[in-house]
Amino acid sequence: MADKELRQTLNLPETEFPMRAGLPKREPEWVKDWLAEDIYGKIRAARSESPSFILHLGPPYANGRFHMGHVLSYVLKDFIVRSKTMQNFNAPFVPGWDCHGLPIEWKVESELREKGKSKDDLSTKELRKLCRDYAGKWVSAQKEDWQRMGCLGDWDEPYLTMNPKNEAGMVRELGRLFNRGYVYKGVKSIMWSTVEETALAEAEIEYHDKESMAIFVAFPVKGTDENVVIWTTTPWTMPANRAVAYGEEVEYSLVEITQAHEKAAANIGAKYWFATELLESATKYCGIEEYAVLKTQKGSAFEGTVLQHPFYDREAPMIEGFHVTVDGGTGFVHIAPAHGAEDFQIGREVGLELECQVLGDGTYSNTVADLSQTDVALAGMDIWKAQKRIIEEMTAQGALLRWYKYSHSYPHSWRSKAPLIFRTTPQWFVAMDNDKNLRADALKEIDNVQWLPAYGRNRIYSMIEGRPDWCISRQRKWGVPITVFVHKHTGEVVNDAALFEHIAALVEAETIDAWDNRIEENRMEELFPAGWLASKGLSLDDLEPQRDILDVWFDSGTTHAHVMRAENERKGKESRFHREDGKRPADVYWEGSDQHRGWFHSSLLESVASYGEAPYETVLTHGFVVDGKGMKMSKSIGNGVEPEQLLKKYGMDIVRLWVAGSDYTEDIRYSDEIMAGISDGYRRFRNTFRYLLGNLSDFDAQTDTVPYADLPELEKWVLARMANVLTEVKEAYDSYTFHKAYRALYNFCATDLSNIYFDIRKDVLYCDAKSGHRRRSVQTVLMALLTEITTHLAPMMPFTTDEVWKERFGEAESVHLALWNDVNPEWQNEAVLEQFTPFWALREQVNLKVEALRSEGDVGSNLDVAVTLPSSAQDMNLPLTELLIVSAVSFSGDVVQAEKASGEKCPRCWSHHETMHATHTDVCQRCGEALDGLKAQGAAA
RNA sequence: GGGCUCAUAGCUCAGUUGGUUAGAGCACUGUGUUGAUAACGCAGGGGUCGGAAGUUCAAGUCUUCCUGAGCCCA
Repeated sequence: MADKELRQTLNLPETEFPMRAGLPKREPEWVKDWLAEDIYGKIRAARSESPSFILHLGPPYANGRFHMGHVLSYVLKDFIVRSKTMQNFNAPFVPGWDCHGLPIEWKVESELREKGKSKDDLSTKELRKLCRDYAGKWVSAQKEDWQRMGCLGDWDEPYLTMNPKNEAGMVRELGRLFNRGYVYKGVKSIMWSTVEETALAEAEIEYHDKESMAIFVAFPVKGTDENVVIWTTTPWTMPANRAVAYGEEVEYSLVEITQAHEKAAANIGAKYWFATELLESATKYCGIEEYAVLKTQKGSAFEGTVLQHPFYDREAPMIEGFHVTVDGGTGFVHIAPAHGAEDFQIGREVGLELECQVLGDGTYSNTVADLSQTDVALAGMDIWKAQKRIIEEMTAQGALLRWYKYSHSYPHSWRSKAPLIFRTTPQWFVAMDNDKNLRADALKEIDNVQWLPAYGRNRIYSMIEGRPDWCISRQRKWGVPITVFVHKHTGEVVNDAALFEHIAALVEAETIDAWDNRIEENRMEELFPAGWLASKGLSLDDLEPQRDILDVWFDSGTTHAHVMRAENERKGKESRFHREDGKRPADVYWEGSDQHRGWFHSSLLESVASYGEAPYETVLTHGFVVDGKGMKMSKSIGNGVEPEQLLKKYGMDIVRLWVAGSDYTEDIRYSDEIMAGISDGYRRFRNTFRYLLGNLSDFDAQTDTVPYADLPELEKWVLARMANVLTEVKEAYDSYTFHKAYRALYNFCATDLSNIYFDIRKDVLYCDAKSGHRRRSVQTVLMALLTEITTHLAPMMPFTTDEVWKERFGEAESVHLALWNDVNPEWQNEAVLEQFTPFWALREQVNLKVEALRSEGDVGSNLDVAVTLPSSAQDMNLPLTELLIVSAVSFSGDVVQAEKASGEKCPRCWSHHETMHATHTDVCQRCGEALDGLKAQGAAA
């Protein structure tokens, strides 16, 4: 028989499964198919009776397309949802979006400005409509991005913080916090943007270098000829000066000027106080060239000293300042309680005037006095523009010793990039330390939560421990209103649970506009339940509705309370969830480690205040995507990547493998080099699948499966290995260490299968009779491998594994509806693993000998080799000829020897034989039998 | 400036409570095969564990300092 004909008699792999994946093109089609088939809905239906597992999502902000950070975060979440689902948990995933807040309002305003309009031209309702549409547009775009990533989720019923139902949930939570005694109205010096005209959250502040005007100012000491010198970088706060602080332990010196630079403002003979340590630097700045030290004293000696304001006719007491340092300046600190956090704190403690005379737009109010020497009216003037006038006034008054430009790190608005100021304003707060002891309760609750990695516990603990009261109010439009009334005369907050619920119901029906519309349209009485006002003895005219809105961290911090209904909800509690398949606390919250100060933090405070417990049982955190060198990705450096590029270049399954292979507890690196490695890894999996599919093309599991007891040793060995690997993989998934699962599966495919098992079994698969027992045994194992590897890889590689599944089981099937099998106890065979242990050492020695033979040019493949093994090798009781893939094995002596095989090479199976088949004389015995089998089959057909 | 965290072969990762010549896979080099072929087999080279000092009989593994990086805060 000619070689070509012989080749026809082999059982070569047959499959349509392409070697090249073509992921970028095909994945979008598969996404469409999954949506059309409603895979998510089918899973929900199938798991409706299963125990639930809730991963609750922290809502992304509905602005812009997804970036690499989103990809990392949502792929990881999908690993959990899918792996839990395949372990028969009911693990719904409800996508959500954070829709309110400044960034969107700002964007809408700037779009208005481009059209030549102003936000003042619009009613609250109209402005919000634009914001709502804007957010909605990005929700749609991001939903597409999300689906494209192959993530499982309830895309038809996501939660949006701007959904009326969720907005109502926030109002209800606000009501609970009010009624439980956590919320108070106070004043506070807080970071304020004069451009956006709002208080800013911590997260909304960025630090950049700013050039300020630094000044040295002399305050005359009342009743003496001495002066105390302060240094500040905010001349605009001088009109608000109410005191000067000294450091209790700091040593100060009084100096008399004996020589000064000709341009210096200081006069010969003038006397100034400076901190001793800063004497040299401060006098130099002020152009004081020589001086005499008259006396020194400790700061505490200034107690009771009264100073004269440098340009107003009022006094400024000297007080002790805990924050005074001698790092720079003069050692004396100018105190303007309306314009600084420490200033405010000190001012309140000693009873200074706290009133803020700077308006929200950054101009002085009309209560600010004029500058008398230079005759300038500050009222109505922009504070930044006024600085020069104030300096001129102080110069005229002889109080200014020096001014110069000074560059330093200064807070700016993250949106407008405008420099921020401290301003004392009325705000609403959640109290951390009042009689409700929120801080103590929250700290206690932290230890009832599992933090992964463990250091997350300390991280959030120290943040909760050190944070100030939570300022929940914002002076903006796009957000949930603080739906309370303040009594015009008593200043008391007027509300109760019934009133809150009444308003919440209105919001649920009409969105947050329900509040503002009624106020703006003079229908305020509708905000009250019938008879409510009368029952309290109040009239509408007594009440001032609040127009502030809630901090967006309050929105997302309450999602635990209104997104998913607890299945184990205690009776008697009001139903507050818009879904029926959730539970509370959630099993897992999982976001980037920045959320220790963000969402984990606000959710914890809100939940503890409202329900007395944390909203989550486990909090996982992941790192950030950085470049190949570990550096943050940034536009200016140009080291970033866009998800879109990756989808085009590699496809999502490869991006998902990149995530799977990385240890997310640290920052994870992205580079072309890394992706090249991942792509190779993907190909290894793909080829493994292709080999499995190809060699199973003629296998019918129903009829051809061989019982475990009848399998050869090698098959039992592979199954034992797989059982161990699968156990390891399940443990890895359960502990959220996905890269261990990935690695275990990958190494199994690369070493146990590709290097060993597949290589050895090619002979049987190709050359044995098609339905021979040995071949069916191998196929039985291949079938198990295909099933187990595919299902256990499915959470990581949903596209490719489904492609494999459909290739094997038909287009109507989906791996994502499958469950993970329990590890078959029959496969767990330690004895067979032990039986093979000595074989691996032997194999290595044989390979070395064969390799030496090969390098001499005598042989090519192992089948050209015959080996002599130590006699002891017989004890293994294994079919060594096939396991070593050689033509012959003999036993003698105690070392391994290899030589070119003698006998005739069978042209069908390429192994060498001394005797050939009796009738098919050109081929070996085994191949001849296979040919007979084919002939018989042909005759039967 | 402060808090938390990280730093092992070119890459991604392992390295229990400190204890023999620091591991894996990939990549690389050589080579074989051409019946998994833009695939597969075999063999080989390559780290002294970011740097320095210290504790110890012994340190990648403990301490301190330094350098670099990330997150958060000021």
